[in-house]
This record gives sequence, C-alpha cells and structure tokens, in this order.
Amino acid sequence: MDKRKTKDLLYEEVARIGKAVSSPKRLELLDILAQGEKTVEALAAEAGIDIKLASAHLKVLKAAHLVMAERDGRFIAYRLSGMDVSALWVNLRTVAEEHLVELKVALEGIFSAPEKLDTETRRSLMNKARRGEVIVIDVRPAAEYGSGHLPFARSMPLDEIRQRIKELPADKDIVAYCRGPFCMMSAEAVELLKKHGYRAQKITDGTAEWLAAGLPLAES
Amino acid sequence: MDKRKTKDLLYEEVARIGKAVSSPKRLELLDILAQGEKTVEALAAEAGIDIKLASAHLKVLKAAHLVMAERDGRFIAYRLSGMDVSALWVNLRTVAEEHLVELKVALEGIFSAPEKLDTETRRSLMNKARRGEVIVIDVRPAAEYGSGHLPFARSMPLDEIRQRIKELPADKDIVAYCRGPFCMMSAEAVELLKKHGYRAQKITDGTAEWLAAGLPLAES
DNA sequence: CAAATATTCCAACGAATATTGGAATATGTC
DNA sequence: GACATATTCCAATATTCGTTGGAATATTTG
Repeated sequence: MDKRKTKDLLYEEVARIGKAVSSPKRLELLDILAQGEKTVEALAAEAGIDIKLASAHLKVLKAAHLVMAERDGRFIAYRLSGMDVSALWVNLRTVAEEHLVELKVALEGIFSAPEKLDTETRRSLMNKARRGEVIVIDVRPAAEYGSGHLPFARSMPLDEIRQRIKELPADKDIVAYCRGPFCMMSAEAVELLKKHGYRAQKITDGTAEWLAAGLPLAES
Repeated sequence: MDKRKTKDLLYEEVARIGKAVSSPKRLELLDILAQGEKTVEALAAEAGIDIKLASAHLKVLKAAHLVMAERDGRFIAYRLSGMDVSALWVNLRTVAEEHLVELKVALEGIFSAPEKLDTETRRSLMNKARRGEVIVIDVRPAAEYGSGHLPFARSMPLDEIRQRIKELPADKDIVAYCRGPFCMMSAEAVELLKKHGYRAQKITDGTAEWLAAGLPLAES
C-alpha cells in the first residue's frame, strides 16, 4: 500500500466534486434544482441553454452523484441528491462573495446592502411573519413554493402579482423573496409593489440560504 | 441591463472558485495549508510534486483569492485567506464522502468506522482531555501544532515518538490526531504506540474538522 | 403496433488546462 | 555590487472539456 498513491486517489475523488462545480452552467443548474425537482426541459429553459447541453451537464452532475434522475411520466425529473449539496452551493457562493472582489461589487451594484440577513434577523423576521406584522411573499413559481418555502410565507408568483395584488394588505410591510441572491424575481416584485403604493422590500435569502442558516422550512 | 448576462456573470464568478477546487493537487495544497502557513518548497515536498508545478497551482489558488502569499525572509509563505476556505474544503470532502461510493469504501478500507466523531463526542473528548482522563496527542510537525491545535492536546510529532515515548503515561488512554481524514500520520502513531504496549486509538479529525464542527482551537 | 415527444448518445471541433523544461526575477548574503 | 537561492514567468505539448449538429433510445398516446 503506497501512501502517495492512496492519497492521490482520495484527492482525486474529491476533485470529482470540484470538477462538477467548476462550470457556471452546472452551478446555475444546481441553484435551480435547489428550488425543487425539474425536468430537463424546464432546466434548460431556466438556464437559457440548449436541451442537449443541459442534458450533458446533468450527466456530469449525475456522475458526481450530486443530482438524481427519476422518470415521472413522459418526463425525466432531476433533483438534488441531498441537502448537503445545496449547502455546498451556498458555501461556494459565500466564499466567492467573500473573496472575489469582482463578485462583491457586482452584487452590491445589483442589490443594496441591508437585504442580507444574519441569523438573528432571520428569526426576528420569522416571528414578525407569524404574528402577521409583516407579510412575507414567495414570488417563485407555485411549484417551487410547493416543494418547500419559508415559514409563514404565502405564495404570490411574480407572474400573478398584477392580478392578485389586491390580496395584499396595503397597510402592512411586505417582504419578498425568491430563489436566492442571484435571482432577480423578488427585485421585480418589489418594484411592481412599490409602484402600486405598497411598502415592500426584498431579502436575498432563498430556501437554501434559510436552511444553511439552520432554520426550518415549511412544507405544505 | 440584460438579466441573462448579469446572471451569467455571477455564476461565472462562483465557478472561478469551483475551478480552483477542481484539481486534486490544488485540493491537497489547500488541505496542507489548512495546517498553517508553508513555503512553496515545503508544499511541493508534502504534495510530492515539482516546485514549478506547485507554484503554478498556487498561482491559480491565489487568483481565486483562496490563498495569500507573503514574503517571509528568503522564502515566500502561503496561507489560506480565511477560515471559510478551510470550511469549504471540509464541506467538499464531506459531500464527496457522502455521495461518492468509491470514496466511502476507500475510506472505510483505510480507516475503521468509530474514528469519526459527532459534535457530542467531540465535546466529551475535550472534557476528558481537560480532566486528564485521556491524553490527546498531536502527531503533526511541531510548527503545525504551533499555528493552532485541539484544546488540551500536547505536541508529539510522529518523527519524535520513538524517542519521547516515555513521556506518555502507560495507564491512560491515548488519542492521536493529525491533519484530517486523508492524513495517515495518526494511524502510524497508533501502530507504534500499540507495539509498545500503550492503549492508543486515532480519530480522523484535524483542526479544520474541529473548527467546522463549531468547536474552538487552542493557540499557544 | 405506430406516431409523437422527451431525452440521451455519438461525433467533431475549438478552447482551456496540466505538466514539463528552460529562462528570468527578486531577495538575502557575502 | 556580485553571487546564491527561492520562486515565478514563458513556451510547448498532450489532454480534457464545452458546445453544437445529427442520430438513436425510450416512454406515452392513439
């Protein structure tokens, strides 16, 4: 048993995970899959790439056992193979935000600062939402809300806000969230709400960030 | 401002971190650097590669801002640019162990099961060590012990155990640790100690794993 | 069983990466 | 200031990877 060789083997194995997360497209696919299971078609559409390319990337992710495929009727649905995978994505993104100045300034340009929460603020938000002092809305597609969402949040997909805007109380603060820091749906929702006279703000958290902070999701 | 383009940019940035950790050699360098700062020469020797190659890999890691270089006399010392980097390494390795069957069986072949600790066991070990009920020895080189070690552990480098073995009490349980799950120094140490009649066992934790579990290190 | 559709496989090309050898740079020592 | 040494830069090669086009597979529906 050669010490050097076994070591090489071990690091080689871990590097397979690293290789899987070394492509922007694959990272985006993981980010999307963190919202719940999706078909290849849906993934390709969300990521803005060809179905064949999406399939190829998914194959790589599957080879690294980061995602699982399951046939569901006529379609094949992919999903993350564990919550630790979504934690890894959050961890990677956090390191990137911390250490890559370019990403930091890009994010600060797109979003403003106070939208990032610490664990204490998250708890406080959850309590306020439970007491009804603020309205937390999940602006992702309804299916994603269905596969897990922030506690005490109600589903209000971006596409439907215009029609359903009267459901929201005009005298309460509204907090919108979507898929995470790289998703722009909550920003659009807030813009729309403000235009209609609501007091609205966004947070950068998605379900993955919420989980990574050690807080629970709601299922129904 | 094109939504698609900004998204591509963001994922591209995170992928730079992914690319940095997509090579086995770079992962090994990170693992070594998690033990404290090292010169290029020392890193190359530890990883068993040419100095030029080590320099090239370090350049990639530096470009991703995962490591920092600092001139120290005639040498250039590299170190991790933050504790979150070592946490990322632990996270990657954990996902790999969990999802890559090959790695799991390889590790189970090399190590036996009960050496992996949960947080509760870690705390209990720390308490026993404080009360002197067990002797925890750090078998890494003394310099690595110096840049941070488990609480109540004493330094007993693998090279020196033969000469210094009389320092250890024969009637106490001895627990050895080294750099982490991929390091084999503690296994060698235990073999040596058992041969001399000591009750010794190893744990797979290194300082990075200890930190990732939320437990403190000792400095002096 | 045949048609329709979703997904994957295969082939091929250009781009990016790992590795090695030789030269160049920079720091400390005399 | 010249020399020794550690480290990096540059060039070249083999290999791998991302992407796209066309064909093949598998499942549902009629």
